[in-house]
Amino acid sequence: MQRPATVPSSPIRLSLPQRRRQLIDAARRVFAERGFRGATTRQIAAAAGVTEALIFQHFPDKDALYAAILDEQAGESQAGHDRWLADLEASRAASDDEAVIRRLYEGLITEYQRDPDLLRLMVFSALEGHPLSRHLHGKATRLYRFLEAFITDGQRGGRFRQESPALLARATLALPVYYILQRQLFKTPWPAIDAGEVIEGGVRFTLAGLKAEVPS
Amino acid sequence: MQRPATVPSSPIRLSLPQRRRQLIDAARRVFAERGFRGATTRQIAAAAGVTEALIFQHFPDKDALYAAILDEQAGESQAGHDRWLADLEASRAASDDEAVIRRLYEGLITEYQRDPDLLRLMVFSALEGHPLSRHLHGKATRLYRFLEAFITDGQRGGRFRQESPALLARATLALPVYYILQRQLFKTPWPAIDAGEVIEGGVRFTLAGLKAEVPS
DNA sequence: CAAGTAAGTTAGTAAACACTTACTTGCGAC
DNA sequence: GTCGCAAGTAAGTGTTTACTAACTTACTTG
Repeated sequence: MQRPATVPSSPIRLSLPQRRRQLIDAARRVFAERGFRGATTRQIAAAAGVTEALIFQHFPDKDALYAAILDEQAGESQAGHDRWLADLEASRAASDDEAVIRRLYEGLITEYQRDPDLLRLMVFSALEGHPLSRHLHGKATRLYRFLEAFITDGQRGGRFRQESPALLARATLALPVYYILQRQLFKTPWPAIDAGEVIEGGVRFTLAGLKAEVPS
Repeated sequence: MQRPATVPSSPIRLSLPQRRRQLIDAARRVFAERGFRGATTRQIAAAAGVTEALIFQHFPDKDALYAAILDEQAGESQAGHDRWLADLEASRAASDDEAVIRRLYEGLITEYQRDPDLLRLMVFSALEGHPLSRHLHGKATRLYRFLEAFITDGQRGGRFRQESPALLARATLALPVYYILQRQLFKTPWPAIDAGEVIEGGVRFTLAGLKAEVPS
């Protein structure tokens, strides 16, 4: 006796908020992998283990699903970002230059390493002109303001070289951003240099680049 | 008396190589703007001012059109890249550290500023997993090999700090790459810092980061 | 100037796309 | 238990996609 050909295996039923959360998570992965245009509602449904129609019972259209991801991102990460900036501000108030740079690097690198989809989501968003990149833009602006104040401070105290603070701020941010991009976007497999090493060596490099030459 | 409703205005006829070149140019712009998946053959045809069908008389399919762009890119830019690396090698042979870094920065920034589509093409390629990014990868590998040799040199000569050459090479490349990305991808409109300034200030910053502290 | 051919177009095709309608099924309240 | 409803699906809709087949027009060569 054979088992019946069709084992309908009744679908898993979730409560509205549970399913919504699951759909957002699945969509986030697929959007990160293929971009907004490249991701199809069929793929998202498959990733969530449901049929396409269910997506449209939770979200009016594909744009709304993307917007929901954006909202979660904005709300959820804002708190962490604020705490991070406060932390940096504290190290600056204590005039601990090395701590400022180290926490800056640690914060950036660990955030993007904890959430591997984040960078792809951001870069796709920038390329496709979707508003998620505006969110990144807002965070970057606040970070720049902090860094320029930090550098101007150091210059007034005679610890940092006289050079455009805008430039030095960029130079300071460049290394961790470049490391993340290379690691997660371009996936260059080679000279395997791990995050801790980049942070330690990067801090030394950056401080040397910022420091004023001691008068002899 | 009205003019006839249909003014067929016979289509412009080009020779095969001319049309092929024009199609590649149009496709390059559209692929850079929307990515491979995002660009439609209709848009490319419109950008070239022809009908879709003509595209498929020159290229068997959309992938072949993309591959043609890749080939042109590889062949065309390889010569310039070789000359650039030879130039860097000459400055290194002359033990002119500052010239090495300056030419490195000038070369990178001017290449991507002369061809604004290049970066978007590369980044889309990396995100979508198309082989154009492998080409970038090859160029980057050669550049890294040069930079690590350059840095090891400086370390043996006592001019550069004792630190992992792989790390210092990354730190050196980070600033110009970051500048280009910020400028062309994320389009941050603000502190308008022009290329010349980044090169000048960046060279000073990077040299300071590389230099060994003079023993007192 | 006719004939052959290269360059382009028109008008399709099937598949994939975002999204809809109408139906089925499981679960909690009484 | 059964009734009401929320959760889910099956089977579509029209549109857009990459790509094709068959036709038309202009240039060239004898």
